[in-house]
Amino acid sequence: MKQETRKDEIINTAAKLFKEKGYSAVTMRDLATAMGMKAASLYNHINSKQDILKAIIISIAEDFTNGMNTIIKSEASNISKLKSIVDLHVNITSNNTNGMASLNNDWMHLEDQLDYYLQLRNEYEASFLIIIKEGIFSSEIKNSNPEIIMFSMLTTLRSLYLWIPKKEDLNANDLANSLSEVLIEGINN
Amino acid sequence: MKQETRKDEIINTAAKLFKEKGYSAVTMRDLATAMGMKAASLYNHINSKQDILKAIIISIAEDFTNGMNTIIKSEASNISKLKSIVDLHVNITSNNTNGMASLNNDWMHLEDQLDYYLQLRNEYEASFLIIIKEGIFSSEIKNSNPEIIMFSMLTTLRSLYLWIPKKEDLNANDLANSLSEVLIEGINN
DNA sequence: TCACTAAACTAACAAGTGTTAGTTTAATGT
DNA sequence: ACATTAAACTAACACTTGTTAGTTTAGTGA
Repeated sequence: MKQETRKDEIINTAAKLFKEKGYSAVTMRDLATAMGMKAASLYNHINSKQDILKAIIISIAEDFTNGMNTIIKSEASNISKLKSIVDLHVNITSNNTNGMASLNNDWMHLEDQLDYYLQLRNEYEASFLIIIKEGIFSSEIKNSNPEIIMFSMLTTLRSLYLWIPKKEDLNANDLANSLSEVLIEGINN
Repeated sequence: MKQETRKDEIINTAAKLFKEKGYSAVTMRDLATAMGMKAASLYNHINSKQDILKAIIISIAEDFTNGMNTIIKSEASNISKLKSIVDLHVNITSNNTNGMASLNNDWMHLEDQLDYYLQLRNEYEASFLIIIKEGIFSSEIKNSNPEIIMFSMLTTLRSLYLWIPKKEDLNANDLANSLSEVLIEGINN
């Protein structure tokens, strides 16, 4: 863990405010007040409001891409790859719930980096879908509509940022296990 | 179906824009341009930007409350109540995907009606949880963490607005059935 | 024909927006 | 003691925001 710089503090504070009200509704003066300084002072540390959003979203998106690449290259079964995806989401989200909110809700306000973000997201979903389809082909997974399966899993995983902060008693591993169970085995007795 | 008034057109157009960029990022001038008029002219039909948001969100929230009240009063099994909840979400979302986006993403920008909205939401989630807990008690549902089950189902259902517009080939009934299957039976073979 | 009305318009407002320029302050290393 | 630097400040900018006031236009019913 490197020492948190003033810039990091600003980005983390911004992520928290963006989570509460969204990127567009948070002003540089709001952010400055939360940091205990004046708006103009922020610019000693960051280049623009847009740069803050970029810093928050792109690094997380790249974490997902790297994680998915490792999973898809592994030799595990497709079901266990899905469990690894659940772990990946739980871990990344646990480490940065506020940033995950921006990634989910404010990606469309990216400017220069919007195309890059969308490319990462499309590739991620394509990999996810491949794993599901191969799992169906090998009879590990029920022969349902693969896109419905992905949609159902992915939306749950993408919403973890809303839920993890409410459950501080539950550690990341326990949550990932329970969630895998529900998502994969269903709830019917 | 009543004739769509000019006010309705404005609200529907606003919902579409809010879905794309969020409430805060859409200006009255954006909305006016999309309507083919000047911003000031909007005020012949609506009272304020905030009133548009209120009109979009509150009516949908009340639809959910009414639907849930009907379900919870019924004599059906708990599993079939859950299926009815899936139907409820699929139906409401199919009829108003744009509005659902605002309900999901912009509820925090409600002003006067924020407390009322939160009350409706809390009651809805409480009812949902009761059904799951009774289902566990009667052994219809696996003895997993009821909140994880609700979280998983509800986040999937809340995200339907993103997904339904991409799948116009799939009708509401088929989607509801497939989704119930995946959510309730799981995906493991 | 005339009054009424729905629905658009132009012009303007006060407040708030992100950002820049230039300055001050306090701590650090030589 | 002095130069340097990080990090705050004040003041201001050009522009955008939601909204209001008053006016014009075109269609409707008496």
